Amino acid sequence: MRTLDTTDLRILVELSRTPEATTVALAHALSLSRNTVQARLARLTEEEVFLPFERRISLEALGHPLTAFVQIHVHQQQLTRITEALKGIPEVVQAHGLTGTADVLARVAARNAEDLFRIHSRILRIDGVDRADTSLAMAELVPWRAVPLVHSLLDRG
Amino acid sequence: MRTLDTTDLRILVELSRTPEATTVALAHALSLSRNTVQARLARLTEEEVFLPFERRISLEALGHPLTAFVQIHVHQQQLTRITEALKGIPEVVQAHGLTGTADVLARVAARNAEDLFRIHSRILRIDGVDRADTSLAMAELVPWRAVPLVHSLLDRG
DNA sequence: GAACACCCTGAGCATCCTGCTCAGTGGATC
DNA sequence: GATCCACTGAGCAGGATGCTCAGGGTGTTC
Repeated sequence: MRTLDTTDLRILVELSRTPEATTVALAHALSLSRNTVQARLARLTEEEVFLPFERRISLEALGHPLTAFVQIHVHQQQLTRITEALKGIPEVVQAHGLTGTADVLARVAARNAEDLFRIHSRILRIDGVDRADTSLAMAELVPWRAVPLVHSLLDRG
Repeated sequence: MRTLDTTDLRILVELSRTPEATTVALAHALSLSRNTVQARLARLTEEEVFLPFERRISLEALGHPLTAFVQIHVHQQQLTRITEALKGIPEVVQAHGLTGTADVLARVAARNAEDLFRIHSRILRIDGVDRADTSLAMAELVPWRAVPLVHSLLDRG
């Protein structure tokens, strides 16, 4: 995978500032020609630097304001099947396989406390799941961000 | 906050399928008039149903392919200051205040193992942090998704 | 029933953006 | 010098955008 250069990073920052910006606006903001920006955007898209649009959908707007993290202990031999079962639960928004004490960390979106309990139970009932510990997110202390990382890259080189 | 109706949800699904779709294309795909789609998109934007573009930047493309979850135990009275300190670390991509055993769950993006160790140490050095347990994400078993949730809402009503 | 609010539709129009091509320039590499 | 690569400026046809307007459906309220 190619390492993004300064121009790429500046495009990402500018896009984060004004996501709806047109190619012309971007070119103007970065003092580049429209041609260049167009080529860069095409390449960034080609290289899948942009994640799916899905990530921009607000779960809160979907009526699921609660976020919870479920630490799941499983029989590791059955991980593949368990993963499929997790995918069958629409409220499971993301799941990672982890090192350490827990095997799987699932991120869950729920309507309310009862809803969360229902989802928790559903995860527990998956065959091969030993235990599941749910932690409710009370606050998003640091909202998702990537721009600071981009800036730290810009500062270095 | 308004509850999204069927048309809104269908727009979200279609946008997830083809994020680069123009208003005209969307209108055609959903058998709606361009006027309607334009009004809906404006309203969805106004209501902040769309999260910041930042969420679509691939951390892997930024040269940080490693994801880790750091469970942080803190002196709760100093949570505000600790939050600010976390914000000062660009590799901390997101952080939540949790119920349960740990106080804070931070999501970290790292270049490699040594980089992760460095970030872990930096978190540990924050004043008021008791301990920090890092779990490395070995696999994204369920990649981030919202569409299944949207579909479950569409199926209900 | 009448008035009202709300949403969708189709049309129109000026302006702007897009995707594409081409020729020219400058830097870096060998 | 020759080659490669990226950026630039220009041009052009086609299409999209933002906006407005009039009209029609539907549901609500009094």
